Amino acid sequence: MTKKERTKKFIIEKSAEIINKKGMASTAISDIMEATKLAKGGIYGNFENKEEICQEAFFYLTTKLSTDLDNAVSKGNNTKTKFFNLLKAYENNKSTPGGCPILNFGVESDDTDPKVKVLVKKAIISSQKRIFNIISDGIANNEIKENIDPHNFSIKVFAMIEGAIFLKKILGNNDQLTVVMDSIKSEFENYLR
Amino acid sequence: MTKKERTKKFIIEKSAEIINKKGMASTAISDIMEATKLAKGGIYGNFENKEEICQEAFFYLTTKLSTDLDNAVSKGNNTKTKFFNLLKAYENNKSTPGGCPILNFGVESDDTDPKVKVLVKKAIISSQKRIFNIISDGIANNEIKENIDPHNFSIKVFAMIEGAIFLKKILGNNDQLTVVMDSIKSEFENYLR
DNA sequence: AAAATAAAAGACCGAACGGTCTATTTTTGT
DNA sequence: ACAAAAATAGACCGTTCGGTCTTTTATTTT
Repeated sequence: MTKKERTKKFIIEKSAEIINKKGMASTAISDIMEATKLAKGGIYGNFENKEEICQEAFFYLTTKLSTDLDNAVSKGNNTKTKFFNLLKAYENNKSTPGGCPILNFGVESDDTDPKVKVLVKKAIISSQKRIFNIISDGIANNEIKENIDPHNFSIKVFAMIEGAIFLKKILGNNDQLTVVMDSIKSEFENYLR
Repeated sequence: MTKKERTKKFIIEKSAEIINKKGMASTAISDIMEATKLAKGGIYGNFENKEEICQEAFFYLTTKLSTDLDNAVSKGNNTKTKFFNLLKAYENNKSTPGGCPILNFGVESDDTDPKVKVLVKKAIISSQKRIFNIISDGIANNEIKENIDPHNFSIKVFAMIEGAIFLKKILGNNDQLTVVMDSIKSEFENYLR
């Protein structure tokens, strides 16, 4: 890894958390300078503009989150533990301080930043596919009853998770998040064979 | 209503939609000047600062939305139609262009604006209470089975609705929103007596 | 209609913004 | 160790930001 690559990565790591918390518009280059202890030249020598930093920050956050979630899933040795591990990973969320980047960047980009919006869209589809795959594998393995619709289930569960993360964010505690997660678990168990 | 009151209301009506779409930080006073065709003096003669405009815009949006939802509920003459009317009203959402203000202001205010965050928190509680009341009235009326937990149900349904509104926002169509809403309806019907 | 009052216009302000560019420092290859 | 190259510092630029203040215009009261 060249010096440039290392510095770029360092800047993104520092920026990503700030942007995920404050938002793209409210994060100033001066914030990033402060966090990285770099001057303007150091930033703009590595990135074309703020837009590029925001996009790479989002990519970094979602990649990190995806890796975490995939790891959690892969630690399960059957459908139930895979699915429950996934929920647990969402609940803990240690990979992306400031909350779910899909939600944060999604809400902000919606009417202001078409490029980021496309990235968010892809991240949503990919997140839903992760749930979908667990369920359809479970059906194939005869661990899950066939009366479940994996497509609809993955949409529904993803909506619940995002909603619950939002509630945790604003209400400042895990109470309602736990209620939602328990409810997902409970419904899932109805489909266990 | 005095001139001042009328102008204030006019400014808020125009601002609210812009802020709900673009966000508080990204909405400039110049945007509001353009939308209202007023000069700076006209804006700052009616509001102390931009912060006040944002707060009143949020209040205006949530009040409008609440009124719409309450009206929809009150048009139902039993628990099922009340609840389904509420879902339908969320689905249509003609009162707040730019999406759900709770979600939009909530995500933005979380790490940047404690005052607005408090307003969002109250709006969430109030929205959940609306669902809670329909269900507990339904139990009292013997329309709903007692094995439902109205508290947990209202949390879960609210999370699903917010998640679904977010999906509609980003994906640009109603497909997944419909999936989620249908799923809520289907679960509700299990509790019907 | 005139006088008093209220409201809006718009020039103006300092601060902060994103971004550029040259001088300087640091790193790299020999 | 030294020369070449790469990377960073930070002064600087034009623009836009939120907000103020005096002048002008509307409105209301008498």
